[in-house]
Amino acid sequence: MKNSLCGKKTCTMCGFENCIRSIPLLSNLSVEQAREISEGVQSKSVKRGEFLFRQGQRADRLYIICSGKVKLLKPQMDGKEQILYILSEGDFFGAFNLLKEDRLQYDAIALEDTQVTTLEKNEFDKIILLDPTITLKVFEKAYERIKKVENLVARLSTSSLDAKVAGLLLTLVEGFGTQVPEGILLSLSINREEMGSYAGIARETMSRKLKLFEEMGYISFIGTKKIVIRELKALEMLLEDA
Amino acid sequence: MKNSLCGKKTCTMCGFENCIRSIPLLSNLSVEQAREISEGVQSKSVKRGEFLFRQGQRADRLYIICSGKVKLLKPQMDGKEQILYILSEGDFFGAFNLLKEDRLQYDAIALEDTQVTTLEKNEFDKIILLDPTITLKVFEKAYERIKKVENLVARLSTSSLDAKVAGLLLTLVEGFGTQVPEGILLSLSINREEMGSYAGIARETMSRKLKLFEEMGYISFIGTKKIVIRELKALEMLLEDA
DNA sequence: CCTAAAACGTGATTGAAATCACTTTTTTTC
DNA sequence: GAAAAAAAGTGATTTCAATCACGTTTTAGG
Repeated sequence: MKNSLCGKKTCTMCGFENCIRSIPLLSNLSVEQAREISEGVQSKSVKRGEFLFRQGQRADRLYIICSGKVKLLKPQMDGKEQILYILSEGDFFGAFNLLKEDRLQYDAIALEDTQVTTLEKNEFDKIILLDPTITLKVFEKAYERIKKVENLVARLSTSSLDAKVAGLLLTLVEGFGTQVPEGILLSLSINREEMGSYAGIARETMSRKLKLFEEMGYISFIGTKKIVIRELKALEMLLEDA
Repeated sequence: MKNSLCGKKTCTMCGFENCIRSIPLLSNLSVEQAREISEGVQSKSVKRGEFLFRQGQRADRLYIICSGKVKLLKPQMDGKEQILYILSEGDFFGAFNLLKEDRLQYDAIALEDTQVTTLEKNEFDKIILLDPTITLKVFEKAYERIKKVENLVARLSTSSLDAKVAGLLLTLVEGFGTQVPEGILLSLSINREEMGSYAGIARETMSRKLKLFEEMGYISFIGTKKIVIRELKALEMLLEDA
């Protein structure tokens, strides 16, 4: 029941400066500056499973997640998908493509009912000039992305199935995890198929390996969508040694 | 027999401003500014196979390649390596870690005899303030990196062997390729093992698939280290459809 | 130029995860 | 709350690339 970053009460179209300034990326804008760009700002709701955009579309807006989660993925030739990133509240995407005037490189699909604020390219260009801290924030996000995707490469390229699944679980902590007395609770909004797709393995293999991890006492299940990581150290070990 | 970017004749230690200003990244510096940072500048030669740095080391310098090639890789648990990037003349690395005061995330090994100019962190911090175009160049490099590594993910995650090898060849064009009448000539300074490691497959599999591509007429060999891509379109097709 | 070492090619074999096929469970929706 | 649809679990089977093993070629170095 947490509040949306874009201030639900007054904001259906996100046209008020007190609204967009509550978004971390835009928090340094003055009231004037915020008003200046307010015309290019839109708020959009998407239901679980819906596309925000598709690969190949023109990159003409910046997307900022106010609530919910979004996966960015590349469709594969064989009809499967490779998830590249899972993004949460406060994350933004589309910016890098905007700056390079490129086409969008992936599909964006909501994992939950999601609220996004979008900003038109020309307004984005404006505020980047107005507020130098935004460039910095975009740069930091770029660095974060590089680390995430390099991490993904490590996961995909290891030959050890244990390491793939352990690595996935650890990756999911950031994004789905909360500390609980028993360890770390993952409240997932992705299914086994998607977990497999993020780790580069088949759904069935994911199921089986998770079950083994449970038998080892590393994790435990609450239903299927909640996983408690009980032995974080054990999982981290699986990443280091064969 | 091309000239080094850092101006061989006058430069053994790269301490002269006419030298470092010939490096694209630093080309916008004034003579004064260049002189200011000259103390933090060093030139270094590494032979093929030698390490420039190792994963886990403190990130305290920026590396700019003047001539030669460098691979950045992550050692895997099973003793193998996963190549993340192959960088050439004009590319720089270590900068992102510098800015985030991080540890270096990979090993850097010279693929050929390589000349690098390095810049100490504190001098780098100085010039980033002096010359705003440098920030921009670093940002562009970051974007380039993201694209490269996302591309790598696509290669690793496809189930099609054809697509992996075709994708690798296309990736190698940028970096090793030159246009010739018959198509694109790749003059490789990596061996089959490394090609495999970059594509996420075994050496033997790489050999066999390249041979098949030759039989198909897509490529032809001149010795083992030179490959002519004759049917670029055919390779591109392999990436798109199963 | 010769020798040793590294890189490469290639057939045979193996193995681990993908796939298939089906049941059970969970979730959605009407 | 029942029916339908989606997701998940699980055993059996297949498949395709990894591995093994070894001969050959190329490269490096004294």
